[in-house]
Amino acid sequence: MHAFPQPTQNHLLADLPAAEYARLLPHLKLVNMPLGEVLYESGEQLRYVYFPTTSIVSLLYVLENGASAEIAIVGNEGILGISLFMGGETTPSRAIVQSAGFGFRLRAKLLKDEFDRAGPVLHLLLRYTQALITQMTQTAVCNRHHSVLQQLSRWLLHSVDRLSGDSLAMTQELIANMLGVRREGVTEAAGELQRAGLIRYSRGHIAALNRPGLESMTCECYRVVKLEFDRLLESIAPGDPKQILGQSQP
Amino acid sequence: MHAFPQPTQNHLLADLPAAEYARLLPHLKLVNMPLGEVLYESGEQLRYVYFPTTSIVSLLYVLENGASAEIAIVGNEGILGISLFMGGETTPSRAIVQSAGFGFRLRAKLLKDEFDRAGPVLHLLLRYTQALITQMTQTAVCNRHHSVLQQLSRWLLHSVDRLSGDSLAMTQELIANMLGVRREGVTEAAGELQRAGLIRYSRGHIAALNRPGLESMTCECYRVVKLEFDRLLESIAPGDPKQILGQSQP
DNA sequence: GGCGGTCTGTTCGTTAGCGAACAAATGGCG
DNA sequence: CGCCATTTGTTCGCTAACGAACAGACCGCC
Repeated sequence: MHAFPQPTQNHLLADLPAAEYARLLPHLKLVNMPLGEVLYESGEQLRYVYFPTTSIVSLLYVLENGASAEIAIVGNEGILGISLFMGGETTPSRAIVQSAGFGFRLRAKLLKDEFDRAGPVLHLLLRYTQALITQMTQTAVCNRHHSVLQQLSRWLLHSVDRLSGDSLAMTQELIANMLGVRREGVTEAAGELQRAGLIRYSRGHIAALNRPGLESMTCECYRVVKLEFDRLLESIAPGDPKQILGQSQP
Repeated sequence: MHAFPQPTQNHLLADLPAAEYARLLPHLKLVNMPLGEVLYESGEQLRYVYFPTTSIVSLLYVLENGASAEIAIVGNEGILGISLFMGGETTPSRAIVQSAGFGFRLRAKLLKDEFDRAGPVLHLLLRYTQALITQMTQTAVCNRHHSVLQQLSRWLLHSVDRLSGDSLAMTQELIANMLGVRREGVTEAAGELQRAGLIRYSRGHIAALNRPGLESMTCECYRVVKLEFDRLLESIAPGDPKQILGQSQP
């Protein structure tokens, strides 16, 4: 079903100009990313950056009492380790593999050097970072104002957008950890979505059956984030056919 | 009580190397920032960036139904308009003056040019942006897990940190808008803080009487954000006595 | 000095989500 | 094939926050 993993399955890498891609390619190492693997721990120095291709990674803040809250989702549209080029070297959050798959990693120093050339790589990474910021802020908004059902729908859509298929392997317990809600709350919401025929799941496997239907259940937050990714990273919007919005206006 | 406003009251400007500061100084225009003024509207092209000195500005997301949620607070430690140099030109949020005061503004193009020199200004702005990201993500966490009382305490501390004094002019109604909660919830929480002797307020004026006490009421979120600002922007930590790490020590 | 509008305080019923406890189903593995 | 750990379903009381409605307090202004 899946072709052998290629770096260009990651949309940021695919969007690099040829020269930059050629420079980085020899140093990109294919890595397997099993479910639950922790790529970065809060406060830890980054040694590598990661470009997921068929995996999804969550940025998670873990509270002192052990509870957690997801801050953002990173998949084949993005990169893990932005604090490297932002200058902070680390962040107070954890990066944990949410859906097993492959990715490519690159030594931190190499990315930093490329960034410091202040060329197209810098601008691409900063545009991605701004899109990520929108995802984060919309998470804050959603946490404040929307129901578990809406948040679950949003989360599912964002997740499947960042994969090739329409299904992913996650227990309700894990989803609850991501959203920072109770497992029972997820069970209830997921049951409702299933009864409505929008999803199907069993023992750790969830499939989105009806995306438009899911979109109608979710809040504006999903749309805002999706539009912002599309706008900022046009050709590399996850799951979207390439639409060129370039220099010319209608 | 207040000296005539100086650009160096803004900690980012104060932290610029002499050459860069000298280049920008002639173009910095002192502006009055009255309560409620909207600096940027969601989706709007930025014409200026702003460096607050004695004002505080909130980044607010306004929902389709009119409700709102604060995403971050920017004061004398920061800059408004990061999407300019991040490359997106705009964001889906609104910037609104939360506490009246002064600031300096700069034409967007000039900042962009300075940023594109890829020198110290770029690195300083990116470090600030990372600190801002932490503020945003911690807002998401706090919205998910903490009580109105804790959030109000956190909000007050962050606000007074970004001003010179210990008091600010805000009605409970406005604070409720910022936090995205009911006004009654703020009244109740504020009453509790006042009975505990930690704050004093009346008709739109709030004073923090006991910061350590407030810190003990709030959640880890306040501390995480403050530490991250200190770490990333050492000498320009808001509210801290200025410590010169540069040319000369006391 | 009193009037009116703004701001704060309080109440009451309602609701979403929590925490705990337990039951049922399912699938992998011996 | 059957057992058992994992996953999902359901229940019950509880609490924080909501929404609406209204009362009181305070300030500025005429």
